[in-house]
Amino acid sequence: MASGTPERILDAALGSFGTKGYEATSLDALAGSLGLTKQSILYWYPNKEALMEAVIERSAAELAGALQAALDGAGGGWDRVEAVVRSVFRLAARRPELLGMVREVARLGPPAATQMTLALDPLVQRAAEFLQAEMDAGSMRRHDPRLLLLAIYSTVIGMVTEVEVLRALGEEPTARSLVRRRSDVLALLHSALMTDETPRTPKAVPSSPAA
Amino acid sequence: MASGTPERILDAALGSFGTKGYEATSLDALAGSLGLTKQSILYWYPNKEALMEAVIERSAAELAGALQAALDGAGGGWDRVEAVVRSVFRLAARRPELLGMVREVARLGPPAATQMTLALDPLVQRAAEFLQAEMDAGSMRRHDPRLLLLAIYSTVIGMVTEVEVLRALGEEPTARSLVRRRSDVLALLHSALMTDETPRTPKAVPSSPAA
DNA sequence: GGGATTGTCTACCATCTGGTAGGGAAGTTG
DNA sequence: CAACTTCCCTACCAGATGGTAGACAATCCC
Repeated sequence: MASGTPERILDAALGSFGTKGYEATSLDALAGSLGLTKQSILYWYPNKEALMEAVIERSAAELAGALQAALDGAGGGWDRVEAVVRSVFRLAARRPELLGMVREVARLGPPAATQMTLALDPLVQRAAEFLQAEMDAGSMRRHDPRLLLLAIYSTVIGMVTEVEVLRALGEEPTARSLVRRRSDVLALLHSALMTDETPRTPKAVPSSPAA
Repeated sequence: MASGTPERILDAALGSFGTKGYEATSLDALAGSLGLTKQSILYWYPNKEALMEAVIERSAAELAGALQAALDGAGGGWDRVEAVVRSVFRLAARRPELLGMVREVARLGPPAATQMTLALDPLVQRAAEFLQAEMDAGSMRRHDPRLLLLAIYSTVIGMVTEVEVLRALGEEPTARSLVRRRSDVLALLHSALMTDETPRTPKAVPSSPAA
């Protein structure tokens, strides 16, 4: 994918913004990594901020796409939560810059955060409604859906992007580790969210990590 | 507290690093906010990096102190977890820059992250041992203690510092909201961590938010 | 009182930043 | 062929950044 120059620029910018951060990314360095000069970037995107907007737009779209795809193939209840979590971990393995970008945008605040918020709002709304419905049905413990969503977001994103904290805990961020973290977070979320009389859960409930 | 010039500089730097970020903080702006010139900062701290190190050292010490104080007055089992969570939320209310600083350092990676890791390592080790002991005693569900610690860290820090995500979810980051988030996270953690035959928990278990 | 130390300042500087102006090679179109 | 568009480049620029050199006032010490 991404053969044209503007797409290549977008790719590189996403990578650098999502890993090093927005301020720490200079147009010169970005252009250098592409074998271009800064002026070529500015030909396609009038200024750095506009480039950032384009990166956010594409990131939000890709993110929404991945989550949507996960939801399309998922059932109801816990299965739906699990599908979303798994898709995020899949992104962490294959497109880590994308999740780094989410963190970076959240850190920068408006206007970047506002833009991404708007792009992801439909998904957020549907998620809140889903949680509310599950609680009403008695299969999930009662919480404020929005706060619950924040907690799930924090936990999952943290488990996936907090590389330095992971290191501080004496665990190296390898692919194997990612799998273990996925098992762990699924088990944790299941205990945290679901009531005992959970009705439908065909798949085996992950209870404790393998190793 | 903090009457001398170097302490005032440290305070201001902590505030700015913790809220705006390291790269986004210029020595000129920092000095201006103190009624000084940049050269006076460089008189006390030979360069920006050294200032950062000093800020990290003080932050880590204060953080460790707050957590230690919370642990000293706490009992065992769930009470201990609750005491730590409450102390973090207290910090979020009174010294938000401190938690912002933790996030910033984790974001920047080495060498900043390494420094803070070293300073907080004793607490981390004790926390992991505590979790392990609780699991062995059967009062907490079995998990990898380190991954569990990462999950708790992510959830709590996220609930407390993810202001933009909170806004995206339609909740304004007020003091009232902070209290609700605390209730919520305590309830969530309790369901996630504790087994049913939890032995000792004198205080009422927080089950669902008030409002 | 006189010298040394402390702490702040003015004056600079090299480098990097995002951004502008405009040239020129290649292809496209009449 | 000639005009035009597309796309990347060289050459700059103004402002900000971290950092250095050194003057100057106050204070301390003898």
